[in-house]
Amino acid sequence: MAKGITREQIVTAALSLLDDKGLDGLTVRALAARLEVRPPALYWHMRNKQELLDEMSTAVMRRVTTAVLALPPADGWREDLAAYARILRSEFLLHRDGARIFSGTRIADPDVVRMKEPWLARWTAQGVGLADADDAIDLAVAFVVGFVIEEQEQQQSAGTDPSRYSIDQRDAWLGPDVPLVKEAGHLRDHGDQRFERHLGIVLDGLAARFDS
Amino acid sequence: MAKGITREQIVTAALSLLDDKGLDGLTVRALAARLEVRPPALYWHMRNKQELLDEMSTAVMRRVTTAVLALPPADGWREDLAAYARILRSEFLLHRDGARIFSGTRIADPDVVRMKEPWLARWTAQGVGLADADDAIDLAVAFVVGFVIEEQEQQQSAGTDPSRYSIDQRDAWLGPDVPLVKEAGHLRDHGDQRFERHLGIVLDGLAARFDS
DNA sequence: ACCTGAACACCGTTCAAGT
DNA sequence: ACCTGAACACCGTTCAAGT
Repeated sequence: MAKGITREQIVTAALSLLDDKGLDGLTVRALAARLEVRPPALYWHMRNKQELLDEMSTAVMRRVTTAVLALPPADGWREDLAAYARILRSEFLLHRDGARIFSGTRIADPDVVRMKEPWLARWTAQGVGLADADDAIDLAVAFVVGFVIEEQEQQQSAGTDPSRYSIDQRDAWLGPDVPLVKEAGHLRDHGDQRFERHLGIVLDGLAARFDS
Repeated sequence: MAKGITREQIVTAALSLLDDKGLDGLTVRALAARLEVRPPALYWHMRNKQELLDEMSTAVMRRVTTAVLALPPADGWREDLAAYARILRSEFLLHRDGARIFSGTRIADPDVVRMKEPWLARWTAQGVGLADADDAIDLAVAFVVGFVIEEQEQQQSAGTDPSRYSIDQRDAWLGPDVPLVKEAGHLRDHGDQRFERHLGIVLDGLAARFDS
C-alpha cells in the first residue's frame, strides 16, 4: 500500500502548495517533489497543468456545494442567497488568491450547477420569477468574486508592502488637493463588517426588483 | 531616430501581444521580438516582468480615468456611477482576460485614485454621506469586475469549446432532474442588456441606502 | 544611455524504458 | 497500471561587454 498517487491527493497537495508558495510557486516539479514522485508521474494522472488548475477549481467549488447543501432551508430567498454568498467568500478566502484563481474557470462538475435546482424551486414557489431567481444567483456570485479579489489583493499587499496600505503613507502617496479621497480612506472598514454591508446593498437591490 | 525603445511603447506592445496570444503567449522574449530588440534590452527599461504587468494595468486604468474625466457632469450620483461602470467594463472588454488580469493589481498611479475627488464632492453635496459615496464606488467596481470576469470566460470558452456553452449540449451535460436549471439557462441573456439590468439592480440597492 | 551575446537556473511536457 | 530517466523546447533574468 501507500503506493500509487491518486488524483485527489494531487489536487489536495496542489492546493496546499498554492497556499504556501503562491501561484508562481505552484509548478509541476514542486508538486511532484511534495508528492515524492518524479514530475512525469503526474502526467499519467492528468493531461496537463491546465487540467490540474481546473480540478483545483472544481474541488473548491465542490466544497461550496457541499456546504450549501448542508444548510437548513432558510426562511426566504434572501437568507438562502446571503448564506451562499458567505460560503463562497469563505472558501475563496481559504486559498491564496482564491477569488482570482477560482472564479471564471470552467466548472468541470455538473453537480455544482445542478445545486441551483432546489433554490430555484423554493424561490419561484415564493413568487420570484425564474429568470429573476437565476439572475440573483449570478449577480451575487459576481459581487462576491469582485469583493474578494479586492479583499485578497489588499491583504496580500499589506504583507509585502505595508506602505501602500498604511493610511498615513497612503495620504502622502495621494498628494495634495484630494481631501475627500483621503477622509474616505480613513473611514473605510474591512473584513466581515464591510462584506455584510455590501452584500446587504446588493440584496436590497434584488428585493426592490422582486417585490415590484 | 526611431532608435531607443520607450516604456510606453513596451506597454503598448505588451497589451497587443496579450490580445493576440493570451497571457501564456505574453513572454518577455516574444515581446522583445515584437519590438525588434533582444530580450535583455527590456530589462534596462523595467525591473522585471511583474513591473510590466503593473504598468499594463496602470495603462488600462489610466484610460478609464481619462474617459471618466471627459464625461460631462451628470444629473446625479446614479448617472455618474453608471457611466463609470460602463467605461470600466468596456476597457476591460478591450483586452483578452482584461477583467481578471487588470483587477486587483496594485494601481501604480495615484491619479487613478485622485479621480474620485470630484465625484465625492458632487455626491456629498447632493446629500450622500462620504462613507456611503466611497462604498458605492467600490461596490460598483466589485460588481463590474465579477460580471466581466464571467462574461469574458464565457466568450472565450465559446470559442475554444462550443459544447460547453451551446444550450442543447449544456442540457445534456447537466443530466436529468434539474428542469428549472435548464429552463433558466434558456432564458438567460448576454452582453449589454444583461449588464445594464444587473447594474440597475446594484444601483437600486445603493439608492435604497442613500435615501433612508 | 541603451543594447547585445552568452549564460544560468528553471519551466512544462514527451517518450522510451522499467517494474 | 503506474512510474522513472533522459531529453526537448522554452522560460525570466543577470551580467560583462559593446556602442
